[in-house]
Amino acid sequence: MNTTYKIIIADDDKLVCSALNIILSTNENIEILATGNNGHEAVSLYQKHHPDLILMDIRMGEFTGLDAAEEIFQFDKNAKILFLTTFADEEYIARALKLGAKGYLLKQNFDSIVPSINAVMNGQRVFGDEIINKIQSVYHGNTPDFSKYDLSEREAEVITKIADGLSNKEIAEMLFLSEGTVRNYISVILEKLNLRDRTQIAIFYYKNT
Amino acid sequence: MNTTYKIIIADDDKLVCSALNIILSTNENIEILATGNNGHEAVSLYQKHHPDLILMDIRMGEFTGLDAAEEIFQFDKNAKILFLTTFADEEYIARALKLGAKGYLLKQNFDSIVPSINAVMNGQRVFGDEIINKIQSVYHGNTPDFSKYDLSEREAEVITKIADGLSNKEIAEMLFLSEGTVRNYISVILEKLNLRDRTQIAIFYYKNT
DNA sequence: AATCCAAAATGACAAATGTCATAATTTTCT
DNA sequence: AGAAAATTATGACATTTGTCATTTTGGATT
Repeated sequence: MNTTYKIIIADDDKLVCSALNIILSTNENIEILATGNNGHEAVSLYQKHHPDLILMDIRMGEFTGLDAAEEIFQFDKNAKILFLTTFADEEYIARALKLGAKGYLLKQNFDSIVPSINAVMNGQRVFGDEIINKIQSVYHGNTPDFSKYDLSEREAEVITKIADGLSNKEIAEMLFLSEGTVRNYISVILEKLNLRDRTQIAIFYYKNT
Repeated sequence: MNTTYKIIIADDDKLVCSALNIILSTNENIEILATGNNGHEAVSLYQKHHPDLILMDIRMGEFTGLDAAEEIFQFDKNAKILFLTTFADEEYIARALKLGAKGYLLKQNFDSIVPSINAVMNGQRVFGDEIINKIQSVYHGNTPDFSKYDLSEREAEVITKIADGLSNKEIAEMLFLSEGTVRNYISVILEKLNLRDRTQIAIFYYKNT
């Protein structure tokens, strides 16, 4: 229950480093093993100490936190890496997620750092609102909004079926239409969406969904 | 620093309810105001108590946790809602994210619940690995992992082109192959992936990317 | 009932797609 | 070197897909 988490801090701003040091040290279940000021230091400190978690700035000169993360994951694919950043940069998020980062926090809110560390140490991943909102915009639900394309109910249905990978014959059977009618619908859909063939319809569907 | 978080629990499994009750009650900075066993109760309890956070099962009969969340957000758009679930269901995640849920936890790991609550109360959003992995695949899906399908380099390229909506002729031009060769590749791909036509290949691509 | 309208159907056609057998060429492995 | 595997190519063929002009049908409207 009362485990102490051993962590490393890496940030090129020494002020931030010491601030973090102070804040986190007051917490009895966190022990700071070391602090580094650039990506290379982060990697070597990680190798030396094998901390439970590393709290790392994304922007640190040439060799960024992401580069460091990549190296760290190479010898410890279960590393727990939490990124700190001053603003939510879309490219960074994508890469951080792909690398397997455990979270992405904004430095602004120092209060959230300790709880986030605890959550991560308990197997969760932690992200701020801004990040989730960005993800959300890409990861739409399954109710695509095709309203702007002025599609009829039927046409929308046909699009769905195409996106399910069905042939015209199958679509016809499912919707109780003749195959010819389905073909006609598809012609209209292609016209309206300015596409060329059913495959592009499917692609359109998945890109807008 | 030592604020008490007032929370409500909603789960149709009473066993889970009492288990959560016990676990969370041992934690001094969490106070459980009430527990409900279905979506409707969740909504009315929320209205009555205005908790700091509500911990809610997704699956609860007819009126699901998601439906409840929707209603709660209607009168408190800053509600902090944490979903509990026994498995990661893709549809649910999408909708939960869209609604503005603060997190999505698997019941399996009880240990992670308290830290997650704390993180959420400090402005973060919390998700388990499984969820992030799913989001990840949709978010900027760059490097699809088709390794398990034993596809050649060329075949993978052709798949990419199909997923870009190109015709066989166009693919042939881009890859400096004859159209017939492209057709052959597609035949092989269809065989290997156990699919029927190019549209299904595109769909496959987007679902696995 | 007469009219109108949208949804559904037909048929004829061209083009694209996928299958298959076969083969030449190159690369890789032993 | 020789065998095996991967790469590319052809052509013949059946099927599917998409286009288009023209009905048919079934409900609303008046």
